[in-house]
Amino acid sequence: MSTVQTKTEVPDIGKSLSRCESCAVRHHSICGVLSEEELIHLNQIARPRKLKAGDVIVSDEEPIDYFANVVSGVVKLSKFLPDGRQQIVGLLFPPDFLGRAYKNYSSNFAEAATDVELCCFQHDRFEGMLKKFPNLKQKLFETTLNELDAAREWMVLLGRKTAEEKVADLLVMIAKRSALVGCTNLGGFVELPITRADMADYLGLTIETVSRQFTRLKTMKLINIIDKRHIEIPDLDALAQLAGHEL
Amino acid sequence: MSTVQTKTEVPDIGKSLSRCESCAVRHHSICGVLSEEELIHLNQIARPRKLKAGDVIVSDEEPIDYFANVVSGVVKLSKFLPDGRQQIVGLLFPPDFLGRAYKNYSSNFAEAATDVELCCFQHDRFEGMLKKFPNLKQKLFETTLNELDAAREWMVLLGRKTAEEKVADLLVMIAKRSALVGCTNLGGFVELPITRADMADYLGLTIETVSRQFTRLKTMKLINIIDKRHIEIPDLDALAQLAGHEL
DNA sequence: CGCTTCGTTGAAACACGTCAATAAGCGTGG
DNA sequence: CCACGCTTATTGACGTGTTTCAACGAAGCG
Repeated sequence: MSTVQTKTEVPDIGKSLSRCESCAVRHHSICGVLSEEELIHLNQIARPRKLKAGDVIVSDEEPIDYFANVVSGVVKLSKFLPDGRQQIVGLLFPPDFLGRAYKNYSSNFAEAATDVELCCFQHDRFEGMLKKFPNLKQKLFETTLNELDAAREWMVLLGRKTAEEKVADLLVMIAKRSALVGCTNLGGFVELPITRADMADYLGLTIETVSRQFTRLKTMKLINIIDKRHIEIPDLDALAQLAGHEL
Repeated sequence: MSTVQTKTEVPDIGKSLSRCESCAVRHHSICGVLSEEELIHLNQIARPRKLKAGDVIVSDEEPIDYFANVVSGVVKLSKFLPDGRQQIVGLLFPPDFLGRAYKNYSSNFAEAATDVELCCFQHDRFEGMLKKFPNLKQKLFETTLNELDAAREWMVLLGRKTAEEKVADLLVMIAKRSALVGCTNLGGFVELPITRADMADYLGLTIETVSRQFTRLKTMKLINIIDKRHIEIPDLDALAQLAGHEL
């Protein structure tokens, strides 16, 4: 990403894959289904973008400029009530996809939870790609179905789980997602990419309750708190069971 | 639906549209995007099915036999925690679509909330249709995206709304969906297709709390309770505003 | 006419929220 | 370097919205 920052409109075709070849999520993102040939086309409309924690990506109820792959960092999708109450409805880790096809405005507020690297595709051009490459569209469809499953799983958490179960579940989720990215090995140290406030907004709790559950899990020896942004999970299965997962 | 109950494998092509032509949801379900010609093919794999309230349609974590359009009645999709706690993650009204493509087992428990009429499509054959008819697939994709939006909207309700707002929101939702089906006109009498227990499981509350909020909304003159299954909403906008909708 | 299901209502318990104080970390500027 | 302000997180005391437990009534059904 860092080597190619130019904004020349038509990159040299011969070198046009260089950006993707070095991409951290080349084989795991939606790009994974594309042949080298197809990837050249997508690469031509791809633009890297770096964001700092807190930067707004797309605002609520506003026209969508672009779709994007999350290359590094974490993006939060949230919704608001008129009086300001907030609910995070999705956390995007690499190599997740950001965007809502077939709609010209966004239904969520998207914000960088950490420093973030995106690989952006201009809206209309990307939808053109969807028309041209059926397997890309198919992949996006299946991705959407998985997101729907995940959202419904989260509904169970929000509606029926206790604060303790909620926090445990979130930590398990973060541990597993981090392990996928490769930052961490399972069962070891886990970096918490989001603040307590974000956790609260994701779990439908307050900051204070989240904090209390942290110390509670600590006294139960289910986690060790290294510092504000790092914990250790000695037994992931035990934590998962507490979170209400089967087995 | 009631006229054709035969199970002959290959219906007379010349008459094969008779079932769809009289279908209540022909133009509003996913079938709406199909030409008459395409519809003939789909019709050949369609089988009507009637269910009584409480009947199980597909069990959790079990192979999926079929997809279906909801023709009449209401279907509930729910999930369970190991100890039996339940969360309803979706209510399907006509002309909603039931099923999860590209996965051979169901992630939800589907049950008839009322007496239900379905129009069923055998699993493999329907996925074959998706391959053959791109516009059907496109329609299903967009349907899925809308479901995802709706699920995330519901996450806000589950995580951040009060019991009062939750019940108000549910009633507004039911009123609007019922109006679409045509059973009711907006602002008038509304039939409640589900029990208090189902409402509780949909809202992440207990039966008692739901009941208390009903009487609360009644004293606030926002609803009139006709009987257990019927209410009147004198001012839908007022109720919607209480539920936390903008404007 | 019992039996069961469904809904309402009350009293008490409790999980979580609210309010408030404190501490740690961090960048900025004198 | 320390002082200062700001943000983030923890902890305690207290308040409250929702759950729990229990009793009761109404409707449907064999």
